[in-house]
Amino acid sequence: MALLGDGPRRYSELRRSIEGISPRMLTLTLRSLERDGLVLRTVTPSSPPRVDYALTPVGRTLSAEVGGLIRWAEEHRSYIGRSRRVYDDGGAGDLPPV
Amino acid sequence: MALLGDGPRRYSELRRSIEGISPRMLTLTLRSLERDGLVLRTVTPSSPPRVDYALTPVGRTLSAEVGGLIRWAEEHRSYIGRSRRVYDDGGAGDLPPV
DNA sequence: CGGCATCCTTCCGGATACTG
DNA sequence: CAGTATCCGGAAGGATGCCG
Repeated sequence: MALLGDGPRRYSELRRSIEGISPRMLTLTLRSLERDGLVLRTVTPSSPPRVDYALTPVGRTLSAEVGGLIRWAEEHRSYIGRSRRVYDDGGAGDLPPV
Repeated sequence: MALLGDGPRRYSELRRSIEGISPRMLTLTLRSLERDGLVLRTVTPSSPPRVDYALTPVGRTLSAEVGGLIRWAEEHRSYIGRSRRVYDDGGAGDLPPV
C-alpha cells in the first residue's frame, strides 16, 4: 500500500522491494486490494507482458493513513523494544539487581 | 486500543464492549499491549478482584493513529462494499447486462 | 471477577512446480 | 514477466474446565 504511494509500480518491482514476500502472497494481496477498489491493475499485453499497479483515489487516502502508522512504528520501535526487555526480565521491579 | 481512548476500563467492561471476543484473546491482547508499554495494567486486590487497563502516554499516540484508521474504515465501508460487488459480479464490465 | 491451561480445529501463508 | 495450482506445516484462536 504505502509502496504505491508515489506512482504506479510493476509486479516485479513490488516483489523485489517487499523482500521476502512470496509471489503467491503478493498476488493475493494485490487482488484483494483491487477487489476493494483501492488499487487499479493495468495489464499491457505485450511480450513480455507488463502489469502495473496504482492506487485509486480512495486507495491514496488509505495509503496516507497507513503511512502514518508506519511512521509511528518507526518512531516507537526502540521504546517498544525497551518495554519488552523490561517486561521479560521478570516484572521483578525497576530497580537493578544487586 | 481505541476503546481505551477515553479513560481506564475494567476487564469485564472491555469484554462486554468488544462483543464476540473470547476471554483468552482479550487477555492475550491486553498482555501483549502491556508488554509493549502501550497499556498499563492495575490490579486492585479486593474481593471481588478488580483490574483496570489504561493507555500509557505512548499508547495514547498509537490509539490516535488507530482511531484515524477506524474512522477511515467507517467512511469507506460502503465504497468497499460496492467495489466488491462490482468485482465479484464477474469483471464483465461496468455497463449493465443487456 | 479475572484470569490460566489445555485441547483441537481452522486457515494463513511458505515452498515448489508449471503456464500463457 | 506475471502469474496459477497444489501441497503442507505451523500458528492463531475458539471451546472448555478449573482456580485464587
